[in-house]
Amino acid sequence: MNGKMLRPTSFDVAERAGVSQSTVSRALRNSPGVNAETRARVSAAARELGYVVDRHASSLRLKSSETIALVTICRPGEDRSAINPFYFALLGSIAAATSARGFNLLVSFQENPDNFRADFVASGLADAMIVIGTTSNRPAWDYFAQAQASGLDFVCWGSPGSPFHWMRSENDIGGQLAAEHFVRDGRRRIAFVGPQQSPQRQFDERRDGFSAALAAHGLTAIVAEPPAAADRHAQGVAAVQALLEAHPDTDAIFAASDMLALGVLQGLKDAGRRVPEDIALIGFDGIRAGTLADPALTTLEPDLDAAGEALVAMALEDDERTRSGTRIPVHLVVRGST
Amino acid sequence: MNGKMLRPTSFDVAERAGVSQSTVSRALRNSPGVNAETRARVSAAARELGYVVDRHASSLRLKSSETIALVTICRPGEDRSAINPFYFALLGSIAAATSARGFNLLVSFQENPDNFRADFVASGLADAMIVIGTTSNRPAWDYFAQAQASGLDFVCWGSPGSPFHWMRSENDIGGQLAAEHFVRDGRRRIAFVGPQQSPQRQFDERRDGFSAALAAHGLTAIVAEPPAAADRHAQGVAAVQALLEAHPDTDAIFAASDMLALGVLQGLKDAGRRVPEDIALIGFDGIRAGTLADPALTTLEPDLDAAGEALVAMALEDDERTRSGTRIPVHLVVRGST
DNA sequence: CTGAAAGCGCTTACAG
DNA sequence: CTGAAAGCGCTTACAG
Repeated sequence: MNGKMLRPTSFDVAERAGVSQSTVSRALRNSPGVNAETRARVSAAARELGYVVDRHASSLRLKSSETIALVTICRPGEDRSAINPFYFALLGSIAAATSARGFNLLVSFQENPDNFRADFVASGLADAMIVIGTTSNRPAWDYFAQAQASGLDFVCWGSPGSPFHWMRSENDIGGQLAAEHFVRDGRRRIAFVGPQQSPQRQFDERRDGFSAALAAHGLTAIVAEPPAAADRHAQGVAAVQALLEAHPDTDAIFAASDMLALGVLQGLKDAGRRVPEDIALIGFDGIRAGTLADPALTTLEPDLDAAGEALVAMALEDDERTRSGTRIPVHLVVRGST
Repeated sequence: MNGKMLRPTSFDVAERAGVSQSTVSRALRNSPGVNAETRARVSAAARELGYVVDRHASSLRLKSSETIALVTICRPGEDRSAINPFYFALLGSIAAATSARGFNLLVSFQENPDNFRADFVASGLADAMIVIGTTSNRPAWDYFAQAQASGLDFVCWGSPGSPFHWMRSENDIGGQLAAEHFVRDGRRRIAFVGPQQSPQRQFDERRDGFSAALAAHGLTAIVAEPPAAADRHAQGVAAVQALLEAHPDTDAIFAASDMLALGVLQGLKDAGRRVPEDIALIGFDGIRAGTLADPALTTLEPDLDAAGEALVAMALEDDERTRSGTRIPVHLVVRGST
């Protein structure tokens, strides 16, 4: 256990297999033009010695690390367990897509200027970078905007700013699905709760798709901007109070995200409104906590597997032209809140 | 943008600064014995060229990658967004501890034999490995047990098996705190809901601390084993039915984890029992979803920051003797469910 | 099909 | 305080 044996190198394997080191390398990489019998002998020797290729030496030679760097922007001072679970789920799906390609995933949570870092590709640690997380951390996104301006490239989820390569949900369709669901259900006093000034264009798209679909039915969405608060949940709670004061007869609410919707749900309970009897509620994101709520939250769920795969593919893709505009499909999951 | 410039090397910096390449390396690593003026000139040249040290070359030379590998074991076939949020929170705190040391974090979610992998340290990709996640995936833990037997070392959270270096919460104290809280509240028909045959020794410790504290008050815990189900939440729902059938006058439940407790909460609502009026409920883990439940869940919350830091420290520590037995403090967070 | 050799970009004894 | 040189462990032209 102690006195740990030195890690064997390809030379050790070569000696054991009775071939040259170059042949070991070729055999283990499945290069063409290696005698089958030789290859087998090399594999056996490698196995016996517990040999594993040194990834640093390999990456240095190949100039490729087969790893993706994933940066998650957090709210400053935010507790790790308070990170919007949607981003954890997205992280999970990115990890799946990464590992399906045999790539590694390097993750980094960033919140303060002291730990801002965008040099994963520049240092060779990763072949490409993906950035996700809250749009509310302006300094972080400014930092990444500047990194991009100086040549560091990456793709991101949502729309934290203008110059980035992005990927988003089909937000307009999601909004439309929510609107049509409400209308079919006979709701008439329908509100949208979501940030209006956020750099997160996705919220606007959801609202616009929602409003347009309502308009097609001769209805106008009440747009309620949540007040500033510690996080989306708290914003949702606060938004309801203001909304019900101004529009006490509201009978349906579409919230721009699930965390917001869960706050809205809490606020509605606090106000003594029954969901869905008095007010129906739809969120957006499909986070797990929505299924645990009471009533469980009806929501628009993006296809996260597709999102992870598309983000990784996009990040690895060199062709500039294919690096913008991708949309991830969403579908309505009807649960108890409508 | 296209025609991407070759990455500059330390030789480029050397030329620009008018010094040798070795001096560049020394200056940038803050090695002692470099003239301050020279160091400044090198730094300036590096900045101007956008030079970043190649981590593969550096790691190859240094034989250290300054990165930690974190493996999260998942339930086979489990959706990424269904991973117990406790492990995501733990991942976040490990990331924080890692980055505080200037280390990188490589993450890997593993569930099936096709993607089992434990060679992160052997390949030089990481200096140490941490393994967390569900204990219910037996083949995965068998795989890691075997990896350890053949010399790959790592530390893990909980107690997925015998031969591992582990770190756990102060489970017995947690159980005791739960018991005392119930007793102080006047509860008398008190149950523990948790797996009895799980390799996760933490559940047993929670139960035993709980039972012992109740016994000190002349009370005996009703122990209810949840039936098999898709996940902990579903197990919790199912456990309540059986429990209330056998013990309809139960007035308090301590669940071995928050996900279980949230399922129990759902089951209690389904059964028409009010929480906390009829039955008080305490969970364990302090996951975010507990704060979103209605009523919010009283729980035992481990100090996750401490857990992340301790896991990283333990993983990096070479001394065998300091690699077992560490305990993470927990405290009772009282919310609406009690 | 296989081997000898160069070189990826660093770090650090070894000289001066 | 600084430079020339060796070497970390690979991959792959280049010869044979």
